[in-house]
Amino acid sequence: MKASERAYHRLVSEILDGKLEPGAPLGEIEQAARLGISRTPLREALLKLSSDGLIENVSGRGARVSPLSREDISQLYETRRALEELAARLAARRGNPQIFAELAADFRDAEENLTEAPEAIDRYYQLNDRFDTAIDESLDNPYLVAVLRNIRQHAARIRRIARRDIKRLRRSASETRVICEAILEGEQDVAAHATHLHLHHSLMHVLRILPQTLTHEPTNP
Amino acid sequence: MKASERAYHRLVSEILDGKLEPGAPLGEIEQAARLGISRTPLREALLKLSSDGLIENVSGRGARVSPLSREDISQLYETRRALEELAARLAARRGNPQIFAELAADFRDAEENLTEAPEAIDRYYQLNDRFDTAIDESLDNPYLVAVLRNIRQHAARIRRIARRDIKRLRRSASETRVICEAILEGEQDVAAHATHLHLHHSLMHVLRILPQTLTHEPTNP
DNA sequence: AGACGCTATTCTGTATACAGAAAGGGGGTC
DNA sequence: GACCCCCTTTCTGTATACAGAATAGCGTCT
Repeated sequence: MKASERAYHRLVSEILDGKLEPGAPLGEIEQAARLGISRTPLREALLKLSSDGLIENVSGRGARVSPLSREDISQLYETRRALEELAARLAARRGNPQIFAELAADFRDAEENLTEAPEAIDRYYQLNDRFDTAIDESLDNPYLVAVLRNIRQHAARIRRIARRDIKRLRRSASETRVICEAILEGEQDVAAHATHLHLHHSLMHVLRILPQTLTHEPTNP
Repeated sequence: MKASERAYHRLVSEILDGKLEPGAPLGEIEQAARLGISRTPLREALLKLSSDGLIENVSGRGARVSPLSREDISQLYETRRALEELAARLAARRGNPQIFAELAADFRDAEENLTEAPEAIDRYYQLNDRFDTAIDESLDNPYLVAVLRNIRQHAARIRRIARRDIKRLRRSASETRVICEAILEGEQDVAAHATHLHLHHSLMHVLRILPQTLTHEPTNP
């Protein structure tokens, strides 16, 4: 794989799981040295991160990880809701029922048996990724998939906030199961409305527990 | 301005108005020489174009302008409809009525007086850009604005197909005026439905006249 | 003492040089 | 005559060197 791609993927994952916190500065020389590559491929990685909106270029002072305020989160969910509702609708129309039946069963299992063990929670996140992938493959629409992927990337920065709340994760599993069932039955409206509901609950939960966890309101030093 | 940005903007405009046709190959050395810059900033421009989806990287053979098939166009409009409907809804809720009143008047004028003169059509496109900008500024949602901008960029590659059809442009002006009026009245549902209608008609028109104009079904030579 | 300006340092942006990989052509073989 | 292999050539990907801009720190002037 290309060095620029390796750097990109590594930086993405470090941003998503918070190793690089919102507002953290990213000097080119410093990061190139840390990742063991030269500035040229690192700059390509930063440029892509900038296109994704994960970092921002501060005037002449390099880049930093994009801050993430309460308002950002609300706006992100607003956008995500519209896109995921359309996606659920299209999946109900075009998706493979069998795949969503399997997913529904797995979400049912998580709903009842999910534990607080970190590896169990990781498995649950992998299940969510499988669900997202199944949706994407049902869409048959590269433009929609591209914007969905971008928005979900931002959402992934948020979801680790809910990581410790096992009760919320179980309710989340239940809500997603309902979406799967609507899709496999071909019920477009039900799938869309269940998606709206799910994302609404998700947002409400995040906003409720946010004051204790979010330490990075938009910084203007 | 940076050389990489100049190259990016120049290539974007050349792709959007068809000077660089779908499928056209973009060699790094060749383009760098043509634009009078070195490969480094040109590569940055190409990377951004790739993120935008305007070009694709073919295996080891450089990049080429993304093809645009009938199916691509339908998928693009499907995505755009969802996003613009949400945008119209939010604009009706948050937008400045006076700005949309002015736009409505201008669209009314275009509806009645638009001529086939190229400069008149250019002015009409500028009016459309003003409308898009007014929507964006009403949204107060950078995530939505970012994805909207990207999708509209693709749509701009298509709209020049309708360029010669003055009757369609006048109907388009009429439909957009209705959207403006709904927004300035704060009617969210009306604004959303009018947007749906407008984009539906726009898509139908493009697909109707496409067989005569589109010469670049996805090329696999 | 505060503010302004100058200098030194650091970082970005660009060009260029080099290595490795992939594609195309030519020659040979079956 | 067609197919395959090797060689050449060209292009991509990476590193590095250099120039210009911006910032921070220090000194000086008011």
